[in-house]
Parts: sequence; C-alpha cells; structure tokens
Amino acid sequence: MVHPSGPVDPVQLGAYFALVEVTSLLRHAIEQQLQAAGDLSFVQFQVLSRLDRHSATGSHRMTDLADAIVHSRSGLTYQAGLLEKRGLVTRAPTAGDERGITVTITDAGRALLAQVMPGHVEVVSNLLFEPLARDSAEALAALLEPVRDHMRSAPPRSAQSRRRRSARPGGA
Amino acid sequence: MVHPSGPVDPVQLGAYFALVEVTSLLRHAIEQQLQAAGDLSFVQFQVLSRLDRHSATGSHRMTDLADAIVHSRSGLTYQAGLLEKRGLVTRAPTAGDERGITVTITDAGRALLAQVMPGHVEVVSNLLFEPLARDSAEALAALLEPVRDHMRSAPPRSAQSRRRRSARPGGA
DNA sequence: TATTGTTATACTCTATAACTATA
DNA sequence: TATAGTTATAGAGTATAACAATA
Repeated sequence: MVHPSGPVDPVQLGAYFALVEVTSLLRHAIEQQLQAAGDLSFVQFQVLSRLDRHSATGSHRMTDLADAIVHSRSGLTYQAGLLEKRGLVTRAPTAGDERGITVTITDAGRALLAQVMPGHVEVVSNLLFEPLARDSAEALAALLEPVRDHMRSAPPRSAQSRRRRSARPGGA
Repeated sequence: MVHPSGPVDPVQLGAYFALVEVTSLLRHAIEQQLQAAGDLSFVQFQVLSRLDRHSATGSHRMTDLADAIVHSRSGLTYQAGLLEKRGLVTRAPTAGDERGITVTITDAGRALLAQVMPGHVEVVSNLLFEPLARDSAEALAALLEPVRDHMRSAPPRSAQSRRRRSARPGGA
C-alpha cells in the first residue's frame, strides 16, 4: 500500500471514497434515464434545468452558464448548438452588451424537461434518498451547501483560462 | 418553472443539486491535478488506487474492476491496456479460471501513485474538507456509506449487459 | 488591451456488437 | 448455454488555440 507523505485522516478518506462511488453510480443511472426518456445527455439536462429554474425569463449568458456547469466555453457552445438545433433553447444577443449571447429556454424545452422530470426524480429518490431518512437529507444538504459555496468562492473556469492566456510565459 | 408530477421535497432537491455541483467542481480540480502530477486520467487513477488498496496482492479480475469503477468491460480493457503499456499494471491469466485475466499493480504503478497522492490529498482537503469540521466529515461518511451500499445492492453493470444480451426480444 | 463567443481541429474516451475461448 | 475478456468500430464529447467583434 502506498503511504502518502502526511498521515491521511481515514474518516475523511472514507467520506471521499463514498462520495466518489455514490456519484459514479448515481450519474450512470441518471444518464441512462435521461437518454431513454428524452434523448438528453446529463450536461444538456443541466443546461435546461439551470435555465428553467434560474430566472423568470429562463435566460443566462453563455459564460455564466459555462461556469455554472463547470464547462469550457467552447464545450458549452457545442452543447447549446445542439439544444438550439432541437428547438429547446434560443440564442440572442445580450441587451446592453453587444458581445454577449443570452440563452433562453423555449416552451419546447420546458415541455421536454417536464417529460423527463418524473423519471429523473424517481431515479434520484430510489437510489439516493431511499436509504436516507428525511432529516438525513437535510443533514446532507447542510453539509454539502457550505462546501459548494467554498468551491464557488474560487475564480470560475472562464476566468482561469483567460488568465493563462494573458500570463506572459517566463515572466520575471 | 416546470412542476413535475409529484410534489418534490425541496430539501431533497437542495441536497441533490449540491451533490451534483460539489462533485463536478471537485472532479474537475482532481482531473487537473492528476494530469499535471502524473499524466493520469481520473479513471486510471481509480484503477490504480483500487488495485493498490484492495488487497495484499494488488490484484483484481477485469470484470470486478469494471464493476467497481462503473465502467463497461470494453472501456476497462482500453484503460488497462494504456496502463499496461506504461508498465503500471500487468495482466495475467487468472489461476483456476482460464477465462479470467488478473490485473496487478506493479512497483512502477505504486510509485506513480505515491508521486501523485500528496497533491491529490491536498486538492481534496482544500476543496472538500476545508469547510467541514472533523465530525462533519464523519457525518458525511455516515450518510454516504449506506447510500453506496444501497446502490451496490443492485446487480452490477457486467450482469446487466449480459442479461440484455440473453433476453429474447419480444419474448412472450 | 481585455472580454465575449464561435470555430477549427485534434483527441480522448466510451459503448455496442461481434468474436474467441473457457466453464 | 453462459461467462470472461478482447477487438473493431463508430460516435459523442471535450478542450486548446486562433479568430472576429465589441467594451
């Protein structure tokens, strides 16, 4: 067995491994369901549900959306293109900033989301929440939300790639 | 906003979204680190660390490994091939079952793991555990481990694909 | 000059189905 | 006949770098 430099807290390690495993299994099941129920990849589902629940307008700017989903901007362009082709979102110039593009979910997009949702909720309920009591779900949320906020406090991906671009190599 | 058929528990929804977000952010950071520190993908890292900590022999059969990591068997063959090419694992027939292949981590594999581990632990510590008190890590493990066991109680992927193969279509 | 978004490109990964060999 | 693993193949997805347009 490899023994890393510092003594690793076995409790933390257990939590981490459980998280990885749970996530892999859950994600695989979710992907199956989304594909079968609406021919959607998980990323596409994330885009649509972000737009759906984010605002009254159901809109987002491209970069914000990419950061929200932890995607490269070019990757999001690709996915948004697919969704647009299917009529699930529209893209239009952002008012007030001619550089920007605002993505908006369409009625068809909301309809597809509604079609896919019940099965989605069922998978998540069966796999993730069945073995958890109600207050355990509460506890899980209470644990993970601060973690998310902590992770989000770092600069987003879009900023990072730009920084790399701007940074002069060998700059002393 | 789309309203799915049943009333969805907002607490559960919050926990689920937080889980997805935390996982995406964490995984992206981990992949960066593993790539930089040892030219390893996350899946390859999972294979190696499974082998490393699974047993005294550091061995596993292909199908078991695939199931453990939630991979198709052919996908694992591909990854194992890459690892073998780099001398990080070996593949040899399983004793007692001529059909099987046993994968074993090599000294070079363990060395690479040791090389990559400190940075890996650091990323996980900084991102996941920094905002969590010690007993919160314990609580997280206590919540997720039963969930993992529950998910693992379903038949593994290898069994599923074989079942599909065997099932007669339109069989009444 | 920096930022927004797209495009061109190259590549990694993944899965399905067909195949071989053993139980 | 069912299982273990590989292979061939094809497709989906992702990112990097270069680019055009606006701030």
